[in-house]
Amino acid sequence: MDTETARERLLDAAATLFNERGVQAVGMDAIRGASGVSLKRAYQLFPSKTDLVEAVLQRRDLEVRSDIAALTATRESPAERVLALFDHLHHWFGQPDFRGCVFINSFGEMGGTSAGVADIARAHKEAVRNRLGELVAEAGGSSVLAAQIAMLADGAMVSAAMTGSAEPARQAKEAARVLLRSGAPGG
Amino acid sequence: MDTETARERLLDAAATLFNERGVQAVGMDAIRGASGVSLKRAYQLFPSKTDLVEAVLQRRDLEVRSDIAALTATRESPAERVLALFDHLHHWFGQPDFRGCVFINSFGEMGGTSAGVADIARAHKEAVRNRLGELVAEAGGSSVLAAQIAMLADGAMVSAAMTGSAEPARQAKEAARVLLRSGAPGG
DNA sequence: TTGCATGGAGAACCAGCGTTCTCTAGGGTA
DNA sequence: TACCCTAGAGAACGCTGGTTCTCCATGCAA
Repeated sequence: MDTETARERLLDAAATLFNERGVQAVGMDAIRGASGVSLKRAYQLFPSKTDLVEAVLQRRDLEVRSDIAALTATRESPAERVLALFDHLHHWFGQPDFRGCVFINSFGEMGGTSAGVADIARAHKEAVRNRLGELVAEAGGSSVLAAQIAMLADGAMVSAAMTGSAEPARQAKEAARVLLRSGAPGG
Repeated sequence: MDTETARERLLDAAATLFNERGVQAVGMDAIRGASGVSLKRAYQLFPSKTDLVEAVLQRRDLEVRSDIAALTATRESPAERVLALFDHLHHWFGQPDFRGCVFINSFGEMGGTSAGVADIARAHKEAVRNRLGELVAEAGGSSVLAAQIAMLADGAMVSAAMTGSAEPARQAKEAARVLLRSGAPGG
């Protein structure tokens, strides 16, 4: 197995297990079992579990941002581009393994003890909020409106994770539509 | 030290430490140190750490619900009663030890491995949403509107915890006001 | 074939945790 | 004073986790 493959398998296995059980409840041995990569190799690629955790979060950050880029590329009006994010959330919430946002979850679990995790989670939410700010601005809305819509999205993730339903995405989308209409004259 | 005092001290110490560091990162020994209650006594009152964790969450559930009751008793119009919740959030977010909602945090940490924690967190959010539903109904709004406002509140908690700012409460309040105006003709 | 580098399986090591046990001190009672 | 009950301090126990080490199999070079 080549280095890049081992790396990917470790990140995939760790991401899946962290999503299911949280970070601290997952041992390196479980990651070895799920990935098929030996502990020796794993520690060559990621010198500590902390490095692996942070790499999982960094990779997920890139994935989410690229999903947003792909999504918004296909819509015509600025407001539609913003609202399309909630369609994406709806699809995500419907996945059988959906258990919430890994940044919200790991910040809640380790934000108080791990500055690295806290920083990555904070930076991710900020990056998403900034991108949303651009989209909202194109629709004629302010950065406060973008922050409000971001809160709707985060709240929908929490609610969907807890209830096991995808419905919060639809409700949040309608709320975002109202806010856009009210706060973004051009939308 | 009498039994009730020991119980309160344990719950206080555990709640503080869980808030700071998460649940799993806090050992029973740290709770003993912070509470001044010996391990022997602690295990007489709470037969396992799981029982203590659940008791902390249950107590916090009652506290939040009674805060909501107290808050809403002092406002006149139904819409003001709903919006007052966000003033309360703003005050809470400004506390130096604020680190987010313990139900969101512990659900993220242990929702996948502890059915007890998941159930309590879910029940708490549902109870708050139901109470909010009554308030919103008095303002002429639907239960969907209540769910949307609840998502704003949860999103504000997440955002405030991550950024360390109380501002999300104000922004969420303004968004809730817009939604109420738009969806609750009488508000 | 011999020597050597690589890498995997799994044991080993050390620390931390939940839980229980031991030992001792104190205080009330006969 | 002698006895007994309670309760606390802290050690002990068993387990798990992160990390490292040992041992062995494999494959390649000379």
